[in-house]
Amino acid sequence: MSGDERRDQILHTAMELFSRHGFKGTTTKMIAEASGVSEAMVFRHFATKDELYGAIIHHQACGAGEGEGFPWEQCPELMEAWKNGDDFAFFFNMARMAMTKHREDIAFMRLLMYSALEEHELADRFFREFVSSGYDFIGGYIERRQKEGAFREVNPRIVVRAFMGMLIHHSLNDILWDRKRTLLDADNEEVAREFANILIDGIRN
Amino acid sequence: MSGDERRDQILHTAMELFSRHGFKGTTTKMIAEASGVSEAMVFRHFATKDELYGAIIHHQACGAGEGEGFPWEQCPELMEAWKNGDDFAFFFNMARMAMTKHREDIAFMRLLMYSALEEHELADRFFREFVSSGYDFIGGYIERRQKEGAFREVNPRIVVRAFMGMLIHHSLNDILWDRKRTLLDADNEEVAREFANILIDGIRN
DNA sequence: GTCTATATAGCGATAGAC
DNA sequence: GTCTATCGCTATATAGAC
Repeated sequence: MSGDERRDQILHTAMELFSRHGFKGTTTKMIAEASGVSEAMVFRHFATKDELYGAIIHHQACGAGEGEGFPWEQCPELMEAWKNGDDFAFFFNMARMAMTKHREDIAFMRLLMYSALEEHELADRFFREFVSSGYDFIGGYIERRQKEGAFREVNPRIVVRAFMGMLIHHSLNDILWDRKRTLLDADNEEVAREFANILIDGIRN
Repeated sequence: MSGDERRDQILHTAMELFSRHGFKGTTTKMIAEASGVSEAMVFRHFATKDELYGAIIHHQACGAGEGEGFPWEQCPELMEAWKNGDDFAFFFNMARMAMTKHREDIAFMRLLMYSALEEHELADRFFREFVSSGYDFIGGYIERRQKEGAFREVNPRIVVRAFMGMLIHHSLNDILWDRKRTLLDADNEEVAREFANILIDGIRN
């Protein structure tokens, strides 16, 4: 296997392990074994364990896989709804997209949670850059609709926090707290629909 | 210092450290130093590091400090609102109480997040017992008000998830992701009020 | 590019004196 | 109840052969 391939493989394997056991909880021996190489090989590609961790977060946060732009910009229904001021379509598709994305990226979400707790600088950066853009996008839509008289007067940022809260909390329940779905066992489609309904009726004029 | 006092002191010190660095990230040496005793003393009071961790979660989850019952049962305004079917007072006080509680227990919340990621059994238990009761309490109220015709037909559990999401996500932002409050810098009183408003209008008949 | 073998440090936990 | 000293182990990281 070539150097770059091996590097990628180790990176991917390590991400899976870091997301399961955290930084301290993952040993270089585990990474080596799961990658099917010796520890020496791991340290050949990444000088230190810290460098490996940083490379993973950088790789995920700074745009591998995704292509370009934010996920919501790549969802045609969503952008269409945004243009037309179709409130239900906007919030519903936003919710559905978030849930789908979260479910696909469980490992990365776990890793981000760990990073946040460990106060890793790059995790901070991810939240600032990515989440902040989400706030701007949704917040901007709400502000516009307020000016158009569709929504009542209320701090748009609080509304965004409420909506993001529903989405992220719901995903965290799936991933962390309620994996068996004892608290709530409902179709994501239905949940997304109701979240959208609650938010829209909650701020409608 | 007496045995029990020392035990309590170590317990408290360890909780602070576990909440900062996670289980693996906290060494018995750190705990001993921060407690002002030798490592041997730590192991005199707690046979293993695991036992210490378990004791902390048990201590917090199973009702030390709090007195008896769930926090919401000890908030008179809240129980009053529950009785009278005063929707705003109910959800507003619930939100305010949760935010206050979370802000007082940052260390414990961090520890719970770590436990959830590390899939510690006692963390699981906390979420099941405590959070589950919260779902029942809020969900029961919503169901009752639906029967009374105040709220529209919608799965109460989804509504609870939406509301809990707002509250917990907001607190997690304060604790983990947005400590500088760059995304949203608003008074908790105002946030609680708006969360309550959004939810009530969102499910009103 | 890959390995075995090893250096070095720090971990959880114990023994035994006071 | 508290300490110092230490054990056995495992962690990260390196050296050097192939």
